[in-house]
Amino acid sequence: MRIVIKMKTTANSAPRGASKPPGRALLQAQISRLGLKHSRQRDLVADVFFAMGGHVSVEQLVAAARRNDPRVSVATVYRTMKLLADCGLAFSRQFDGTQTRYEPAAGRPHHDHLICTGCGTIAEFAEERIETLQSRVAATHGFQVETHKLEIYGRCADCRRGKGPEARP
Amino acid sequence: MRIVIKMKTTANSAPRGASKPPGRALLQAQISRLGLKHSRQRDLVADVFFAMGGHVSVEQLVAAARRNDPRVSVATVYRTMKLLADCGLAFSRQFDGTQTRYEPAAGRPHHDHLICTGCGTIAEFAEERIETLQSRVAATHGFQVETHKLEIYGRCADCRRGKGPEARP
DNA sequence: ATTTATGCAAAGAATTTGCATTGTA
DNA sequence: TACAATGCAAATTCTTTGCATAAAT
Repeated sequence: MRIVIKMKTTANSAPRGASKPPGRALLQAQISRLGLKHSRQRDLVADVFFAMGGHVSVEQLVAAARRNDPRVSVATVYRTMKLLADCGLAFSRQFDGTQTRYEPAAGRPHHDHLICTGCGTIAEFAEERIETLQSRVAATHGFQVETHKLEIYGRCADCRRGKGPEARP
Repeated sequence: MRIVIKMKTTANSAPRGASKPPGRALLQAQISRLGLKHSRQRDLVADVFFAMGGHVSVEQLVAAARRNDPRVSVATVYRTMKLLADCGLAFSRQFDGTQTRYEPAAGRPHHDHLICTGCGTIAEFAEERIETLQSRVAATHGFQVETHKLEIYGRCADCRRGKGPEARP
C-alpha cells in the first residue's frame, strides 16, 4: 500500500520577511548547550522546517531549503533534522515505512494520527482514554511505557464523498 | 472450495514431528485460485514462515529456508512473502522502520504490539475498548477506518529487573 | 509447448559516512 | 588557529526488477 502524503496545512516555506523564527532560537540554545557551532544552513533548515507545519519529508525540506539557498546538501538536511530530533525539537515518524517524516515537537501536546489512504492527508487527534488504556495494557504485561505509536488508516470525509483517489501525488 | 494438500515425502521442514503444514495448503489454494504455478520453494518458504511463529524478518526467513535448501534466493523469499501478504495470509509490519517483518494472518484475531526497547521482544495484546475508541475518534473526524497500527514501546519485565539491554537481535 | 517461477546480479530508494574544504568561534 | 560543519560522492541497507534459464501445467 503506497501512501501519498499530502499536506493539508499547505504552509509556504518562504521565509516571511521580518517574522521571528522561534524554532531557530530553540535550536540555537541546544547548539550552545552542546558546544556545537552555529551555521547558516542550520538556521535555514530550522526555519524552513518550523514554517512548514508538520509531517514533512526530508525531500520536501531539501526542496524548501534550496529555494533559499540552492547549494544546501541533502546530507546537511539529514544531519540537521537528526540534531533537531536528538534535541527533542522534532519527532521523526515513518507513516509509510519508506520515508521518514518530521514534525515539530516544541511544546506541542502529544497526539496521534489519522491518515487518509486516498489523498494522504494526515490529521491529528488526542484521546486521553486511549492513552490510559495503553498504560493499563502495558502494566498488565509488565511493560514500562516509553513511547507509543497509534496510526489509524482510512478514508477521509472528502475522499469518501465521491472523490475517488484523486491524482495529485 | 476444494483444498488439495500435496505432501512431499522429501525434506520435511516442519519441526513438529508429523504435523501437516496448514499454511502451505492455504497458499496452495490461493495459487490455484489465481492461476499461478506451484513451486517447491514457495512451499518451503511458506512452511518455514508458518513454523516460525511471527514477527520474522526476511533475513530470518532466508536463513531458515536455506537450512533446507541453500539455493533459495532472497528475491524468491521477497516475492513469496509479498504473495502471502497479497493473499491475506500474512501481515507485513515495520516496527523499526527499516526491516519489514511478517506474521501469519490465517484465522488469527486482531491484535496490537508491545515492543521491548531493551531486548526487542514483541508481545501481542488485544484491547477491545481501544478499538472502540479508535473507531469513535475516526468517526468524529469523518474517517472510515480501514486499518490501524498501535505499537507500545517500553521495557519489558525482564529488562526492567536488572538485566541490562542484552544482545538478542 | 506455453507460461510462470527462479536465481543472479544490477538497479532503486532512503539514509549514512569518509574526507577534503569551508566556515565559525 | 583550532575544530566543527558542509558538500560531494561513495558506501550501506533493504527491497525490487530485468533477463536468461529452469520448472510446472
